[in-house]
Amino acid sequence: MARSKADLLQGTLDMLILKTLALGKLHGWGISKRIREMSRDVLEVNQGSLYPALYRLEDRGLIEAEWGISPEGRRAKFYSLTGSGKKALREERRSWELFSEAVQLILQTTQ
Amino acid sequence: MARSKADLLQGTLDMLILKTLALGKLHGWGISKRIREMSRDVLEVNQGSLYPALYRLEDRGLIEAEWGISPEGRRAKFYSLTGSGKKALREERRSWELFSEAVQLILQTTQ
DNA sequence: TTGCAATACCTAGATTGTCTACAATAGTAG
DNA sequence: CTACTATTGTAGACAATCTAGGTATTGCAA
Repeated sequence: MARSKADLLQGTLDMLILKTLALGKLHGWGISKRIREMSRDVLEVNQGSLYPALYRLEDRGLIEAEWGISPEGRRAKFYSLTGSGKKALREERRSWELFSEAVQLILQTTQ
Repeated sequence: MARSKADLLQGTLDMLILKTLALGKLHGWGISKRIREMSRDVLEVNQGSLYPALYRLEDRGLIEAEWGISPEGRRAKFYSLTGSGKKALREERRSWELFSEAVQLILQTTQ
């Protein structure tokens, strides 16, 4: 993942994946494409981050996987949000907003 | 550092320190107090993160230190922004804004 | 029929920043 | 003389991301 060709901020990848899956069942490759598109090419997930993150989320019971066929006709593993995944997304989002507003507060301080 | 009692997002601490110093020369302890105040108690820097970050920034030539006396009359190491520190702050800020706007874009996507 | 690009999944190991949890010193207040 | 606050500092653990590789399948162009 890149922030302007630098690195992703730790902790946001999980939330972004959860959010992407909240829009619909999707496979790994598709998630990464979707994130790139939604962010207008600003955020780029790399596979070495993506797959470990997916397993992490699956282990924590936030998403679940099943094999299927992609729109391109290839075998692909489709992930979907579980109930606790939805809850986790709400929490991570709240805490992201809290955090980024706090940063914004600091950046706007003028004296 | 805490985001809602969880962890700080990697990469923002440097920017927050630089920004704090852009408001005036300050010592480590004071920087951490200032960040807490500016963020209205949302962000909490812990010392094990703060001092290594200060040395990192000093090594990179973004800040410089000199010993002095704190308002409380104790010996303290005062840091100030260098020229390249100011430049780095502008860049980090720009890239933070790019990044957080991209995240916001994704969070706001509804289909 | 060869070669290449795109789709799709996967993993080992390095890197690095943050956290936990200490330690140490110097004043100040009680 | 004790306790507390201010202040700096360090070692080691931890965890998420990145780099850099790998495999397999499909479609298409040369």
